[in-house]
This record gives sequence, C-alpha cells and structure tokens, in this order.
Amino acid sequence: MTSQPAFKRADPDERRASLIAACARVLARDGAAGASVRAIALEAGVSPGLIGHYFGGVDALVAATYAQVETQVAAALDAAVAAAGSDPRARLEAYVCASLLPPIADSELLSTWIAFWSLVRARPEIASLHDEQYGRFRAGLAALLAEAGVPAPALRRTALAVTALVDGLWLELCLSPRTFGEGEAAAIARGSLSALISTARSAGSGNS
Amino acid sequence: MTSQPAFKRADPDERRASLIAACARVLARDGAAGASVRAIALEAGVSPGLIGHYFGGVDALVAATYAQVETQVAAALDAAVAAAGSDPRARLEAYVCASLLPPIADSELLSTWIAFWSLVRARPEIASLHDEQYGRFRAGLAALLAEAGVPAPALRRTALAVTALVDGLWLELCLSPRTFGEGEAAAIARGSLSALISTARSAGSGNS
DNA sequence: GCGCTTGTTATACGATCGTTCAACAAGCCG
DNA sequence: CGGCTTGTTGAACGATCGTATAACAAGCGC
Repeated sequence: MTSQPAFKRADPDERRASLIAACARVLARDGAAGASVRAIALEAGVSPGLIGHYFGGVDALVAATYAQVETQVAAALDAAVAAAGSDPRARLEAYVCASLLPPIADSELLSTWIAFWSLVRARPEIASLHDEQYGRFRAGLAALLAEAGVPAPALRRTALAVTALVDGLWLELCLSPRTFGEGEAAAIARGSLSALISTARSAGSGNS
Repeated sequence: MTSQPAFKRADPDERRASLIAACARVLARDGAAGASVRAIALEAGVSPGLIGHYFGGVDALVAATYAQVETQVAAALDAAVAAAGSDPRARLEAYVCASLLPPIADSELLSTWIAFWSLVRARPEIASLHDEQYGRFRAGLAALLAEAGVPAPALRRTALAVTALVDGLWLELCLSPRTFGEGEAAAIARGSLSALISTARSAGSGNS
C-alpha cells in the first residue's frame, strides 16, 4: 500500500472551471439557498477554503458561474443558427427553438438559470450580468427578425414579445417539465413565432 | 407618563395576515435568501417566536404567503374580466393585460413572485402550489380563448403560448423594469395576443 | 534525495440561521 | 380590584453560514 497523494495540484484555470461546474450543479440541485461554500466544495471534492482562495468569496463564484453558463448558452445558440444554413427564416427558427430543445433546455441548466433570476433583485453585479445577457439575446433576435423581413418599426416590440415567449416557456419547462410533451415547447414557439412575424410584416408600423 | 402596553394582543386572523404581509414585503425587498424568521418578525414589529407560534415554522409562513398572493392576483384578474363587460375579445384582453398593469404589475408583487419561483425546485409544497396556480391561470385563459373563437384543437397550444408570453413579460418587468415604457408591456401583450388568436382561428387544427 | 514554493487542507472564529420554551403581561371575567 | 387565561416576549440552543489563517504536503528545480 504505497500511500497515494491526498490531493493533487491542478492548473488554476482547470481548478476554477471545476469549481464553477460544481457551483452550477449545486445551484441546479438545491437552488440559490443551497449554494453554500461547504456544499460547493463538497460537490467539487475539495476543501472549502479553496473557494475563497480562487474567487475571494462565494458571491464572486456564483457570479462567475452565471457568466460561464451564459457564455455556454450563447455559443449553443450561435451554433444552431450557423447550422441552419442561409435561409433567414430557418436561421430565426433555429435561434428561437434552440433555447427550448436539448442541450439548452436541460433540467440542470434551467434550474441554474432560475437561481440566477432570484438573485437579480438583491445583487447588483448579478443584475448587470442579467441586463447584458438579456440585451445580447434581444439584439441577436432583432437582427434575425430584420433578416426575416420584420419592418424596422415593429422590430422592438416583436423582439420583446418573442423574448418573453421564450423566457416564459423556459420558465415553465423548468418549474414543471411534465406540462410539455417531447419537443412541444419548441413547437409552440415555432407556431407563435410564425404568427407574430407574419402579423408584424403585414401590419408594418401599426401601433398595437 | 402612564406606561403604555408593551404589546397588544391581536385577533389570530389579523395577526396571521399581518405576518403574511410582512413576509411578502421581505421577500420583495431581499429575495428568498432574506426571508429569515428574525427579518420577518422585525418587519412585522413582533418577536421572532410568534412566527413559530402561528405557522409552526418559517417554511409554512412562506407557503402561506404564496397562497395569499396568488389569491390576490386571481381576484384582481377576475375583477378585470368582470369590468370588461360581455364582449369576448374585451374580456380576453382584460385578463391578459391585467397581469401587466398596476396593481398586479407591481414591483413588490413581482419580486415576491420570483422568490416563489426560486423555491419551486427545492420545496415540494411550493411546487404543488405552483402547479395549481399555473393550471388555474391556464384554464381561465383557455375558457376566454374559446369564447373569443379559438377552435378547440388550437386551445391548448394557444393558452400555453399566451401564458408563456405573460410570464416572460412579467419576468422582465420585474428583473429590469426600465426595459419597458409606461404600459408598453401590456401593449406588446395585446398586440401579440391579437396575432396569436387570429392565426389560431384561421389555421384551425393545423399542427404548427 | 532535498529544499522550496505554493496549492491545498483543516480548523477556528463570529455572525446568523430556525426552533424551543420558561417567564411575562395584556386584557377579560367574576 | 384580583385572579386567570393565553398571546407574546426574549433568551438560549445547536446547526450552519462565510471568511481568515496556520499547518501541511505535492511536485518542481537542483
């Protein structure tokens, strides 16, 4: 029995990534209330002190986890759009539906996201992360809507409506997944998107 | 200086209502993380022990607060529908828009609601309260959609879409209110509702 | 193989958490 | 006014929170 090392030194970036991943799992499993230093450290298989060492505190780790999850989601959306080819309408549908299908519409990822939402009100740095994320999503959506023929005056309200639709479906997909059948949320989004953009195209700059 | 009473005995129902109101204020101000026995008791101007006395624990108080807020919202929606007269379309619009205008679209109430969402995953009793609430809202909406001429086969997906739309607008209205102008959220909902039901009416039982 | 650097651990500390309960006093009843 | 009921208080308890820090050891350079 040659005693094996009690721990191993990791590359700082890998260690940070591992802690962020553990934090995301804890947020998904127990919500924001369960994201304690000890719970995250246990999940990551390290000692509690490491979190302070790498992030300075648990709040900063949670914020870093938000940023990481958001980057991951944005990359998946971009990939879905790229894979959809060059047809404007197909690209738009890909952007919207990708949020509602695996791997984005994952139980763990959605739970993590709701935990972040619950922190927005009380934590200014989380609030600004949210504002940036929301703005990016809506800007990307507006660009695709414009390509798909939605006239400029209707762009803002259509983008806001579709964003709300996706967020709402996302929310319910997380809070009680059994509400929807396999892929039903994406199908609803596709149908609603169709209705919203055809109305926006014909109505032009109408005000309702 | 005749010494005035250090406290006064209250009617049990009034006391419970006062504690629930204090709990809602704390949830709105500090989120679910701040809803401690001591914070709520301080907000209500009573001693911490009283919460245990009346509700058995803080968890039960939070659940009771959820139930109370939900009842209040449902009553406001019903009142809005009743005030809208007998035109099916006006009644439907009233139901949808009431959620996005004062007094429902209130900063405190929305914050409280998000705090509840964040508890759904980790607390089964909160999850079942949510399922009931969501089901009631969607059933009410489906009934109004049917009155407004949405054919039965499209009822489920239209109700799900409109519910998601309202929830998504609600969410953003709470997380960063400055995104919307005065009444803009309601206007977007009205326009989207119009697009969704006219499509549902003409498409009939189509599958997209 | 040895020493040095430093990533990692484990403990300690004060604050706060939820809950419990003995003591107190508000307010009714005789 | 005096006694009694009981709503209310406030302290005490053990558990857990986040953070700081001293001791340890992994792994590299020599």
